[in-house]
Amino acid sequence: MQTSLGAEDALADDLEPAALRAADTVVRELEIEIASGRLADGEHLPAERELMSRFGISRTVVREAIARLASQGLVESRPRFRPVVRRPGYDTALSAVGGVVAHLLREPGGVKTLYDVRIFLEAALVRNAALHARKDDIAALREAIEANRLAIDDSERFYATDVAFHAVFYRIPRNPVFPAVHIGFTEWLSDHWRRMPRSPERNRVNFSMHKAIYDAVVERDPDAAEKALQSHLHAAWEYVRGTFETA
Amino acid sequence: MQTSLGAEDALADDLEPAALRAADTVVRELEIEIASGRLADGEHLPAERELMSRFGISRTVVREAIARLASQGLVESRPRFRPVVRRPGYDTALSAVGGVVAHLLREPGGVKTLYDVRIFLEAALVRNAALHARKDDIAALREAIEANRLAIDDSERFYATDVAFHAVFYRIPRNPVFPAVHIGFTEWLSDHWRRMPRSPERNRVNFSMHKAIYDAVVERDPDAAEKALQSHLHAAWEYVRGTFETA
DNA sequence: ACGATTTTTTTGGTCATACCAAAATTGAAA
DNA sequence: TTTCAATTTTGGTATGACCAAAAAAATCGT
Repeated sequence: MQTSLGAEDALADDLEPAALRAADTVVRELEIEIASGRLADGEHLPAERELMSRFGISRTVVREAIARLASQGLVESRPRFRPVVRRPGYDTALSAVGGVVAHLLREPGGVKTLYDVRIFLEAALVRNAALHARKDDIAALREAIEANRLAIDDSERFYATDVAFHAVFYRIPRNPVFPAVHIGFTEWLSDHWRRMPRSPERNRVNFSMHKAIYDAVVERDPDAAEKALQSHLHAAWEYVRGTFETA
Repeated sequence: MQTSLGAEDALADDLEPAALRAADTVVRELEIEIASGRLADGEHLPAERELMSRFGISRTVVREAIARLASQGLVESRPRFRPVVRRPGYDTALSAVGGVVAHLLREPGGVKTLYDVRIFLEAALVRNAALHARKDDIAALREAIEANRLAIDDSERFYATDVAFHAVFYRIPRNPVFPAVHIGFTEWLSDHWRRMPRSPERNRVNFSMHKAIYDAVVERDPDAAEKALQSHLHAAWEYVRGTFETA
């Protein structure tokens, strides 16, 4: 039932069928300038008062436009500073969902849901590694696991090398999406990880599991690698669950 | 009142890295009300003028807060309408990245990068299906592929049933993240898909590949299923690439 | 001259007020 | 009860102003 509008068109410009805010124009324009590189990465956005004169709009609209660009990760806007232009990467895409994910994790079963996705993905990644890892990939794995071994007595450092070891698998497909996803996983789940009590004994267990995964990859055995990865992550989950789980 | 802060403000903030906008308070408050359900899903947000009196802030700040909630998917804000509260799901999380992804896809190799991720994930999904699909999962697959077969002569309907067939695999792990990801893939890549010329002959080829995947799953052969899926998606890629690719 | 310090200008953050047009609501008419 | 026009809300935008912090310019001490 479309309203029988009609008359009353003395006003000028409303040719678009869709409703649009004035800020849309500015956003699109600036998007283009950023994508084309006329506004280079790292450079900062023109002053609000300049933009309002350039586009012939009020500061209200300028600020809304900037806010939208910020929400899309195209500019980085710290409170009192000039917004900085940021050409988006797959990592910024992930950080854009950070807020929503934080909410989802608070819901019952949210953490487990996300963790299951991690297990699923990482299982596929280690399988992929066992099948397609190149010599330099294997070398990176060896370095990572060696660093992990050397950090067994330093739980803080062990955590870092642990993350780094897993990160190698995300890099092997050489697709920028995977490392970004890994960053997301570690950020979103870091709260749960950090609350887990750590100890050299525990580290030793985890290291041996890493070693098992590594060995399987070296031997080009995808099934063994996948199995090792799954039992590793499942065991870790049971450990944290038994440690401090409440709900 | 903005006013210069009195001396009694000593208890205030900024021992932390600090820098907070006035909108932050409102955002956090409303986030809580939405998460707790006091602002139910589907309901619409209080009027801006009411929020400004409730929080004692200007409309400027209220609008910015709402804009932020909208960018996080917690409210849905169409141009001239009252913002509608939306309890976030894994699908809203994905739609939040839509904007950034759109930019990334425009960059050279962007589509291929995302498509490779899809192949990788979906290969793992069909493998998972072959290993763990339950009877009802198999039934769902059979229905989906049958619908696909019946639509061979109707390219429009074939596309829909094609998507639906693939969607089944994303549901089998029974983890809400995967269906959301699938929606993301189909949305982001739909442009490329729609430009691909379709024909009953082409549909027949695709159907046979679907059938091959289905058969492998039924026979509980993960390797065959994965192989079939990969060759299916790779073939599809080559087809679109050979059809209209330029850069 | 030059780096450090103080002063000035710029700029983002917020507030207040006002107006318009479209949406939502109300109420009268059929 | 339904329909549709009149009225009230409400979101979108514009102005103009002020503050405090950042950035830039000017000044100073050695």
